[in-house]
Amino acid sequence: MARPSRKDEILQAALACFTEHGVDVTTIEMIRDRSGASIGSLYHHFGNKERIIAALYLAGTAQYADLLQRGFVSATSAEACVKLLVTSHIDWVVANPDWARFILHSRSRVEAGEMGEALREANRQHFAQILTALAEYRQQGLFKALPDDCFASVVIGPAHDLARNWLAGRSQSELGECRELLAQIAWDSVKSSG
Amino acid sequence: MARPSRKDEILQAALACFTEHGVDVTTIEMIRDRSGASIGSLYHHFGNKERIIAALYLAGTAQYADLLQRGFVSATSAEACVKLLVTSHIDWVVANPDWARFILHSRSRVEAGEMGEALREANRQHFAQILTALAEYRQQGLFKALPDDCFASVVIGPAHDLARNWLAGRSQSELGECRELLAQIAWDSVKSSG
DNA sequence: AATTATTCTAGAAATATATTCTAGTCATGG
DNA sequence: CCATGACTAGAATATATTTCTAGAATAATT
Repeated sequence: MARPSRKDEILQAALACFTEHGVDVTTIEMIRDRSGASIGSLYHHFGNKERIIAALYLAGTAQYADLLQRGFVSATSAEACVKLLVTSHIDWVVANPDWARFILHSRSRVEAGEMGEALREANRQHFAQILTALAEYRQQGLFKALPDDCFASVVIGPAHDLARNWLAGRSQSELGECRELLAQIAWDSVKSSG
Repeated sequence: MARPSRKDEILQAALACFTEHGVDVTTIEMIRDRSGASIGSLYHHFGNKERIIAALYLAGTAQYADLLQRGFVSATSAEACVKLLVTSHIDWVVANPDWARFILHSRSRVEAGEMGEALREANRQHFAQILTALAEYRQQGLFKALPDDCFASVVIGPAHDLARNWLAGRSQSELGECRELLAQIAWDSVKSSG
């Protein structure tokens, strides 16, 4: 296993700082300390603080999108696809809680910054991929008639919300234990009633 | 109508700056300019930037909690209560988009800051109020058996998610037009199936 | 009304943070 | 062994936040 590059060390240190102190409170100096890099090195690799945040954000969402994409390969029914959307999300959050917390809390910041357009583009693609995977089943009338946006929010909204609460330590329930339950509810909410 | 206090002028100016430039980019100087206050005045009233943000945040959530509370008075069925949770949220967001955008994007910041405990306490109370309003119907077995956290997320999660997207300009659908639809789905998701 | 206390406003000064800049070191290919 | 480009270093600079001292306005007290 190759020793992690300085660039990765910086990203890891940044995530640790963000988790421990929050993104706002974390200073470049703290990331420098923790990573062992110098100011110069830090700015060489990333240019500014914003871009450290964006890099960490985009790497995380890319990994999640990948997980989902691989899942779709073996999901061969409308029900399986809808449930996959929920369970993949929960699985990724449970497996990467710090990273997930950071991402859930930094979307607006990245979106407002210079990498905002890159993020929106990645989102559009991700969204389109999902719609494509479901298009066939939709034509067969297996889903309720809902606007695209509503469909997406109904499926993933509860998992998002519970994940947020769980990550913030506000939740009594164990997120992982609600996996099947939320997946079932999502499916019931969007499946055609006929 | 009394002229707004300097404190309110500062809060309004802050919200305008946050909306226009984002919370991070907004500097004390910008708020000072826009409100017409001086540095000294600003720090006299709020102590630091963090507390301006927290004050704006808590005022917003308090107003929303109030709206909901008043709604509960005339909601006399399980269905009406559940739907009220969804519609109140959407109504408030549609009526106060800038404020809502700010709140949806600043929760983690406030939570991580010095007013974090105050926020968590307000949340706990809000949550408890809702559970109290629904307790009677639960005992009657009108709801599916779900952990409290899941119940809350299933009801409000989709509305949250769609509101986020709508506020970010990502949504094709008009949020207000999804009001009844989402309320109905929420009710269908948690009502006892028997 | 005069006096005192309190709240509020002001802006300069001090501190903290982010970013730029110049000068290197180190590895690699010719 | 030199040249090149990727990388590191930290001092210097630019920005932003916060503190501090002092004065103005308002309210309370005699």
